[in-house]
Amino acid sequence: MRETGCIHNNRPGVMSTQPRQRRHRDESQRHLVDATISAIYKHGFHEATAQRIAEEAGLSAGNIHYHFGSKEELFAAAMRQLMSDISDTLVYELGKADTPLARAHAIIHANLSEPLYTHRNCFVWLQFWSETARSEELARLERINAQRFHRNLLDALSKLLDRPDAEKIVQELVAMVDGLWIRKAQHNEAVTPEAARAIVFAYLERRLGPAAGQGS
Amino acid sequence: MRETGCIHNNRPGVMSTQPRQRRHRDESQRHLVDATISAIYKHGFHEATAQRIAEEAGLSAGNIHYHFGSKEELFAAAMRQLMSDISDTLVYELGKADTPLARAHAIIHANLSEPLYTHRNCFVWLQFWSETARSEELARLERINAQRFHRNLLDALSKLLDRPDAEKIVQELVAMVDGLWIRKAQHNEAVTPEAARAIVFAYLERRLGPAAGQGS
Amino acid sequence: MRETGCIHNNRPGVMSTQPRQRRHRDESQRHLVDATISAIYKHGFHEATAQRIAEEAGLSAGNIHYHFGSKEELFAAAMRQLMSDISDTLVYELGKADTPLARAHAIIHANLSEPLYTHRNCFVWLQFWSETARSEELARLERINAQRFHRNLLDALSKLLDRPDAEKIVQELVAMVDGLWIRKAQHNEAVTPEAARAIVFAYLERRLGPAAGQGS
Amino acid sequence: MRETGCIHNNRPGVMSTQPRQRRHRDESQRHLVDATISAIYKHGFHEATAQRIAEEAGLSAGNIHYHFGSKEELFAAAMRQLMSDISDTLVYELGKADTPLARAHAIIHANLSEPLYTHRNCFVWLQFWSETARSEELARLERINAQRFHRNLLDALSKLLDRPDAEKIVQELVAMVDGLWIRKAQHNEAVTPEAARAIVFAYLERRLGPAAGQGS
DNA sequence: AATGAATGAGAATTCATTCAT
DNA sequence: AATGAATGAATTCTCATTCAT
Repeated sequence: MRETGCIHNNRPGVMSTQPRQRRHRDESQRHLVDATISAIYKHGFHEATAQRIAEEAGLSAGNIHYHFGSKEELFAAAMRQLMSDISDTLVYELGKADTPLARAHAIIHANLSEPLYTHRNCFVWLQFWSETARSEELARLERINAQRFHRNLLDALSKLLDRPDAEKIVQELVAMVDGLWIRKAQHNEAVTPEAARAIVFAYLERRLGPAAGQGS
Repeated sequence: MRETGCIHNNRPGVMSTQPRQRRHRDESQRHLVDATISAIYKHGFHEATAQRIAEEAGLSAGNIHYHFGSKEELFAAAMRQLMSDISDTLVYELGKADTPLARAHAIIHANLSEPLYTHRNCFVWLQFWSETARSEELARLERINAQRFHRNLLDALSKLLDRPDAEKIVQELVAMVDGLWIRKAQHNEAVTPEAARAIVFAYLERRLGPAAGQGS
Repeated sequence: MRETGCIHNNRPGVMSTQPRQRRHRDESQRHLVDATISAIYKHGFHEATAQRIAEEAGLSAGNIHYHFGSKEELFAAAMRQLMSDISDTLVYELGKADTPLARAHAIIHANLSEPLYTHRNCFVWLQFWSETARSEELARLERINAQRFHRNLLDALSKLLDRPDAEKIVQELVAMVDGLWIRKAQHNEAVTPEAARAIVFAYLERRLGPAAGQGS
Repeated sequence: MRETGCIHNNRPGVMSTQPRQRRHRDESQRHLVDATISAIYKHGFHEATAQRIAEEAGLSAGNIHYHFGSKEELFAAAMRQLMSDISDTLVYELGKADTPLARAHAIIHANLSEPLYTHRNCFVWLQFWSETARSEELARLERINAQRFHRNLLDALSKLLDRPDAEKIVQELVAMVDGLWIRKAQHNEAVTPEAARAIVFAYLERRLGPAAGQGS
């Protein structure tokens, strides 16, 4: 069926001497992915048409299919980009944390501070959330992301509490953070990153207080 | 332009003496609204086409415009329907509660029990959430619903705590409930109504514990 | 996926009192089928775009998908139409023939006289021939048509000759008729119906001569 | 406009002293022509896209325009290639024939034996047949080929019969051979080269028998 | 009140072609 | 000589909407 020119972006690890065209290709692909996120933010998922995305990227619509094979693939690439951003931020924040509690704090902090906890990011993520019903690939990515968040928190908290308690707290925290992302997506001005963090941290302290107190 | 057909459903208070056609009309409209929710649940918001909705309702596509003027209006009617369901359930649950704490419990219980806390309901609601960006009317309805939830909880809790504390707890609760709705929408089997309520009630007790304990 | 309005033309046998809309539908469908054949004749198979076909039919392009679900289905319907024309002509000609030889003559005559043996018909048929490679459905129809032609001729000739001889003659006749259709499709003026029939009849007489002579 | 690259393949008579690049060029062109035929055989005329042809040739799509100026020109080159194959085979077979009858046999034999009478060849040729409607150049080539076949046969047979008879027989033979090519293209397994030749030779003998007998 | 044939704007996608490298 | 990124026109198809019946 489809046999377009370039589809896979099999970029090698380091290639300083890569030819000019290769650089062009990677740049265009990155532009398209960024433009996709912008277009979703500006217009919502379904108004983010190929035309608009391409325009936003300063390219013509044909490139979407040249580089990604289909619009669907481009959306998946955009979601992966967001996940990669989340991951980078998380790794950075975790790098500064050296105790289990600090790690739990870091994870929550990363998810409720800029650059992740912005209207743009929460809004676009909500759009993807609602599209996981249609796209198995998007659903798969969402699951990966959710599991990573869950596992990271659990790793940290299970050093402070016994497993069932930790599990329970994690569920509460995840629910709160998800809820705060939705709220940000919907009513940006209603909740600042500081307020969001204050809510969750206050909760966490109260929640850990007695339990953690016993642990110390 | 032309303004044939019925568009506003100005149903009169008294229903018994309405003519035959009026009954037909109301019935078709209800069918269409129900069919809209079903179609969104089956196919997602954007795959819920006029054709499919009409088919689900056992009518033809033309009726949507005859009865609602536009697909957009029908979606708004469907969202109002969901809100009305929520309201009915809430009123019923609140009717059984006679203390502030019981009222807070009732509100949360209503939002995290059947018939509201079902996959269908949470899923459809998530779809609407993501569409508020496109439609000012849907956004308005969402705001009304959010405010009602917030106000109800605040009314109850402000009888138990001072205002700033109550405000804070309400925000935490709202975030948790929203997060649990999303989770239900996304991974139905991952959270039962009982588990969801357990999470929030445990949190609420712990949160109120010292404060409420002092109050009692 | 697809769930367009009307797709099957389940017209009942006789329905004199059919509603106006039903008549409209059938008429539009017939127009579209005719327009398809015209467009193929005018522009060739692949230049017969939905746009052009609809224009030829005096309708808008959306109707193709409303009535037939896809362009591919419309093409199949057009091929069935051609086959039905062939069948009608054949039945009519066979109705006048009462001996096996007359039946054989009738079959060939039908295939090499107007209205079947026209530039338009041969040309369009050649277009379909070359498309059977792409479309399993068109291939199926072509097979049905080829088999019908083969069987009819064989039925007639096997009354005059023993089976192997009849089989052989039929193959020769089929090859000649197909070849004459191609020639007509390609160089209309190079061969008149009369000339085509003369070629095949002369061949048939010479071929049957001795064998049939023995039979008489 | 611009007229870069090589478009005409004005290959000189002497080849031995051509520079390296010239050899590269000729090789690429031959690859492309072969790839075109392969692609048509694999996918049909209209699915034989520039992309696919280039891929089949182990080159990139740009080369088609560099070497041939347009896809249309490449198709014409491919058709010329097929005609050249036919011509080569015919010349070879005619070289072994020394009587008029032998020459007639040789012509038919060449057209109904490998390597010409293969599924691939007949199929691709049918594809070109159906495209002559669109392309004046392809039509011109087809005419040349048809006339050559006709003339060759007529030259041979007019030595055995008077002109009108010869003319008639040639038309019958051409029709049969064309018909047998179509049959091969459509239902490869339905007719072997031997069977095809048997049909036409049996016909020719019977046809020439009395006439040739009278003539001798 | 309801139907369903028809429309037309806009969606994704395909593909020959161009051209800088 | 060859590449492959980019283009833009054309194509099929979708769908809310209109409107005669």
